[in-house]
Amino acid sequence: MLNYSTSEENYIKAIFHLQQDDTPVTTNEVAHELNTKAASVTDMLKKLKTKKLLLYQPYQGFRLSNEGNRVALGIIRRHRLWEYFLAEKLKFTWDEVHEVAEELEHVSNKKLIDKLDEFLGFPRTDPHGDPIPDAHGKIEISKKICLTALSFNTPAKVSSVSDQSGEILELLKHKKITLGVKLEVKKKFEFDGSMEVRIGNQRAFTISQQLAENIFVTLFN
Amino acid sequence: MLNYSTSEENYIKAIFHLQQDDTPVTTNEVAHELNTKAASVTDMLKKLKTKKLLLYQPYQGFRLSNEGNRVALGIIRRHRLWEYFLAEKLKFTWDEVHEVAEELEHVSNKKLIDKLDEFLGFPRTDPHGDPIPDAHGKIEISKKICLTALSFNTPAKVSSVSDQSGEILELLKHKKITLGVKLEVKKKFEFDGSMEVRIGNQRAFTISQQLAENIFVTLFN
DNA sequence: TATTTTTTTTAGGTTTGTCTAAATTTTTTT
DNA sequence: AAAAAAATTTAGACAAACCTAAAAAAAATA
Repeated sequence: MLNYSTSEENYIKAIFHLQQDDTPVTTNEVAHELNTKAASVTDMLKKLKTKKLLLYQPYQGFRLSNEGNRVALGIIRRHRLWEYFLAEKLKFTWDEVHEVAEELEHVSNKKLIDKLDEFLGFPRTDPHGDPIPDAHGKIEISKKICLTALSFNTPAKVSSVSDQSGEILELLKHKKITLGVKLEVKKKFEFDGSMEVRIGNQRAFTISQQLAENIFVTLFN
Repeated sequence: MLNYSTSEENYIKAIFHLQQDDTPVTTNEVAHELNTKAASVTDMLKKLKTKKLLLYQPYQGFRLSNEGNRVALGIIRRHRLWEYFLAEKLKFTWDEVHEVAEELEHVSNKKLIDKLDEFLGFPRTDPHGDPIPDAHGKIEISKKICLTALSFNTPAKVSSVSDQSGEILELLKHKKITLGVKLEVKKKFEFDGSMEVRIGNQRAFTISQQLAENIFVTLFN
């Protein structure tokens, strides 16, 4: 169980997230994600390759090795457990937890994380609805789709919300859209991309395209 | 409220601790404390001086400026709050908390620490009995003296224990010496430095010089 | 297919924090 | 007080992680 620098961990995590949609990861994508330059990314790619965390040939794209994925899941586990702790125990709001967890996630003492997990009651998802890997790196993969891609009249459960900006929280609160809520899309308007959605059996209401793009749902089986 | 690197923070903290006994701090002491070389210490001293955290003239010793002390107390606050959290909430043992807190202390988000403080119920001391500075950097200074320096038949309260090694815990547990316990010294033996101490009104028992050197007490007023 | 554009990599430089070895200053000993 | 010893600082290097500018490769376009 080797230790990796904060910088290495940030690259591993970014590559992990970018490769989720199965399209090959590019140098520029990583640079953009980490607010750094392409040349810096190339340097790190070489380093991660020599550490056998990355499968990489110059100019030919790259992806994490099995070991790289294992390391990434460890980082994500730490991140999401801290997010849960911050929201649940310290009463941080939904939108504040990510930034603080970005720092805490790099403290990589295994016993700390396993005891934290236990203290929190082995939570399954973080405050954004994303699943938390267990101590062995196992993670529940639920096929999340964006609300904009949900078919009409198909009930689905709100499973996560991207929290790029803090303001989204206020709006979701107002619309009473929370994690786990069952909803379906009734209508879409080409003109502005807005849509009418209905929560449970309540009256349908309108949400903007911008909002819909930030809400993710999972289908019921 | 500037931010300092992990390395800078470690130097500030080490200097703070070394200057407590009012003897001037030396380059070699810091090097030894941080397991580094004297030349590296000199480099950092210059840097801390330009940042106005340190009063320093080459070859003439040094000490933290007011601002340096303020920063040090912030680091110590974080360290001790995390120690309390680890012991109290995550059920780490006394001797395990220091090492983990060494890592957590460098996460310097003020809101995180103040909310953690609140969550923990504003504890006054860490698991070793050392006082925790409050959000304004105020710290209760209790004149701790080593058990070896305590006069005969003078009741005093066990206020802290240095935890260099983990094994001390087992022995303290066996002898039922815990923080806050009231004890007095009845006899000392020149031959091996051992002493007889009595807890409350129980029967006196013997402790070795090594153990006594690691136990600190405060006098009652 | 040849040319242009975009992406990626290389080359060389910077900063932070470390090191060793040598030089300097201070302290101790004779 | 001079010599020896110890402590401290300087000089010069190195690794990690970043950068800019230029070169090379791949992709897009004419």
